[in-house]
Amino acid sequence: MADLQQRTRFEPAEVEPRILARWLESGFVHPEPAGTAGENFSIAIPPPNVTGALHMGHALNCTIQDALVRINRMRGRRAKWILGTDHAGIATQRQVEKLLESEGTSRAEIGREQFVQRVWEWREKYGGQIIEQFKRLGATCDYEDERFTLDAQYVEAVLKVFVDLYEQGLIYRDNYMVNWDPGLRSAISELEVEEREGVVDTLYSIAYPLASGDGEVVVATVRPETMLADTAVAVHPDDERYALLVGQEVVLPLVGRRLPLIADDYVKSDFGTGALKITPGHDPNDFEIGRRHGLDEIGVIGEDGLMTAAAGERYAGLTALQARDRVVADLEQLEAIRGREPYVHTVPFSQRSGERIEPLISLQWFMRMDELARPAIDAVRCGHVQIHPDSQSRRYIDWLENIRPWCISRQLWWGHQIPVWYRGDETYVGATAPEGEGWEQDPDVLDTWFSSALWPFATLGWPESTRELQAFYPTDVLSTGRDILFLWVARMVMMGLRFAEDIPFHHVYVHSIIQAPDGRRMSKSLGTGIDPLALVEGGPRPPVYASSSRAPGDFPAYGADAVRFGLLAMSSTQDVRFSEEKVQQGQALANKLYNATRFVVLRVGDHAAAAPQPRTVEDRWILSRLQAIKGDTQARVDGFDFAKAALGLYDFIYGELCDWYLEIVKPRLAQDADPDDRATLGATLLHVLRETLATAHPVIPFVTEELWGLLPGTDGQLATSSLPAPDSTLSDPAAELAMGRAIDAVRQLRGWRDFVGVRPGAIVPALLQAEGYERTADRVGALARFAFRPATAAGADAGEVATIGVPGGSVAVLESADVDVGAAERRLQERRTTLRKEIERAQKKLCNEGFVAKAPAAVVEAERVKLERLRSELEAV
RNA sequence: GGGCGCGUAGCUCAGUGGGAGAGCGCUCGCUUCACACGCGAGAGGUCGCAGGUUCGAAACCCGCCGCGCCCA
Repeated sequence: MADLQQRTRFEPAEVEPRILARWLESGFVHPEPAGTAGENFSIAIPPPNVTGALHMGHALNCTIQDALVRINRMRGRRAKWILGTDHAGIATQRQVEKLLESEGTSRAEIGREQFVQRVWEWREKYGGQIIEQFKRLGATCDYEDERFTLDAQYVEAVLKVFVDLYEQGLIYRDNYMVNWDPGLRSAISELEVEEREGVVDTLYSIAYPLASGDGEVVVATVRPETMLADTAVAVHPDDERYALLVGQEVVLPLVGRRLPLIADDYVKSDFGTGALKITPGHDPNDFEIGRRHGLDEIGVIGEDGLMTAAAGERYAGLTALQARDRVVADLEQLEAIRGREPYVHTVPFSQRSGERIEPLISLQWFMRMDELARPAIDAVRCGHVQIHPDSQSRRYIDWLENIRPWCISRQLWWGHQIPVWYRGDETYVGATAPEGEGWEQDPDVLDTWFSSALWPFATLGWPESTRELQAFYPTDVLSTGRDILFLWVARMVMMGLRFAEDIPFHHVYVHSIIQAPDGRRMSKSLGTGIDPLALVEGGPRPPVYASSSRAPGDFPAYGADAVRFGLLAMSSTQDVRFSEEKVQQGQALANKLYNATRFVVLRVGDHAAAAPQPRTVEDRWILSRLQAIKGDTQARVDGFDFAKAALGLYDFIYGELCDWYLEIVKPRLAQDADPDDRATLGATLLHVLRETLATAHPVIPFVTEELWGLLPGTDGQLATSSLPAPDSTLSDPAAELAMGRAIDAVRQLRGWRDFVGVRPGAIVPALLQAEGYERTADRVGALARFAFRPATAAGADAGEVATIGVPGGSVAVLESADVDVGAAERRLQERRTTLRKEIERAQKKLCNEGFVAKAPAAVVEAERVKLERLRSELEAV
């Protein structure tokens, strides 16, 4: 932006890459590990999947974290934004499997060692592009110190935690019900399970004869094939229909096994016949019931999705679906089917493979969580870890109070292989392989969340006692979406307390989820997602983002500042819909700031030094308002109220600074104006602008950095400059009062002009007959284009053609060619009507005994003052 | 089934006891010498519905309707 004179628009596409390069070159993103975590500021980024591409959630979270990091860096704290990526077991493995498929080979064919090698190669080539995208948003992560959850040092931390927890008895191997993904042939975590609503199945009613031969019990199921694994029938303990039967046995058709009839609260009496077949081997709820009642757990569906030998010769080897058909047919033969009806319900599917989850029991590694959960609950209860908004604390605590063992093994090849070796009946657990021949390592890897749980301290070098750990742990803030509060945040608290001997962060900020304009989630497959960089640099606008004013097509290149501003302005404590208008507002703000700076720089000249040197009421006013916006913005960012921070800056810059202050002082900058005043005004303008840029920097870093460089007398980068604190000696309530009144008066006068149809350029002669304008009358006149004549004793009233009410009195309009007297009269009538109505209202209120007696005195007094004001205005007009 | 949240201007959202707000959109006016990504002025709302508490409710309480999310 060399030619300030000519360029009237801020051009982010030209400016932002240049500024970014300068930031990265200067190296401030990497703080030296010195001092204590209490003095320093740190945030650990939620590590994006190494396969990841930037989505709106990343962009929002990036902006939030960057605003926090920047504001604290400007406070002079060593600010470290811990950066890295997650190896993301399943997602990454799938990517490479797909690649192999396209090459006509497969994971099984090339073998484990080769495969893992290929994943590393893939990661080298494609991994971490998301980090480049973070840069484009202006995120000042510590790019010089990037971590990966499979770095050697990180692996060491993971293995140590596993071994320690094993030795402490918290990690164990057990047969347990897992979410089995038949497509991946692995257990998957709850996070990767998607509940699909509206799945239509057939609900079969099947008769199980009583062993006594005396009747039957009818049960309902959508999965008849699982009956082969039934080990009980359950009813509700209060269900009178079955009260006498509990304790008896039924005979399982096709199999002949005798099943006890048990009573359990879980059963809903009003569903079907009130009797529930219990299949502990293939249903999570039945599994729980089974464990409560000590039932056998039979598995008839194998990990390959085929029926096992336990299903019996007739069914073994069939797929579950084939088995279902055969079971139904066989039951029909027995005349055991009592009914079938369509049944709509919710069914778990794997997000990864898209296949229906097959709940089954398998031998897995588990982690006992109750002992770890207790201190993590206390940390939040006592406020050591504060969750914002606070409503999320309860979700966190509820979840931890009802926590279950965590299945930490995954049947994958990409990840931290479980550090357990087997030889015959022997088991060895240790960070390195045992001595001796014939040991074989457990083939499974750990759930990705196991390693993520160590993120805030493993990235800083734990288990070594490093300088980094000293300087940056615990971190200050963790910012994340609600969806991983349990899967990640809670686990980090547990692991941090257990292993790093302190909470991992003081504050957790749970940010909004940004939805598509139609309220659906943003998703590639739905066509509702947008690439944040398409907003920054221009790119496709999907159809759902079109509106009456916006055709589908391409987004203009709004720039990173606009996107950051827009995202923060949109954000809230709840989910919000994406609004392009807010991004546009950010763009407008950047442009406004640019032009305001241009104006000041071109008028003030290079020699001026920035300093607050107020001479007039408007100078005192803007300095006073500046103190307010500095304080408000800092408090809002610190309080995680990012929307108010962003919009507050907009209001100050657009409204108070540009619309009012710059407009008012324009005449004082004219060529023929008083040079002394010009000089002090220049100093004040520069001061206000500098502090405004610094205050806005954490939200819109690029434009503020660029403009900082254009201001005379600045040296160094804004990003590493100090944040200006509010100066109470510059707060001036009297100036705010006077200017507030003046602004209201200008609005009244402009509204009147418009209504009466005064020619836009015309200067209206008038008398200002109002109090409180001693210091502002000429400003009001200039902005509203009124020429206030001194009130002469005689002859003045003669020419009065209209009266306009303003705070503190009125303006008497004198006769002139530009004023349509008839319109003015209509305007006056309108105003009188409004005033009478309002007076009536106020009177009524004050006559209300209840109000006068019970409302706070200040409120009553305010009402009286208001009534007085209205009356005097009515009198004046 | 349990829990949490939401319903305010055409759209996206602020406002959480004392005269309904912002941005965008819309209408009218303005080549006002920083900015037409601009300036100025307007129109537009029975604050989901029905009760209650209160001198006073968009806000607090109860119920209903609609929408969303989480857990089961």
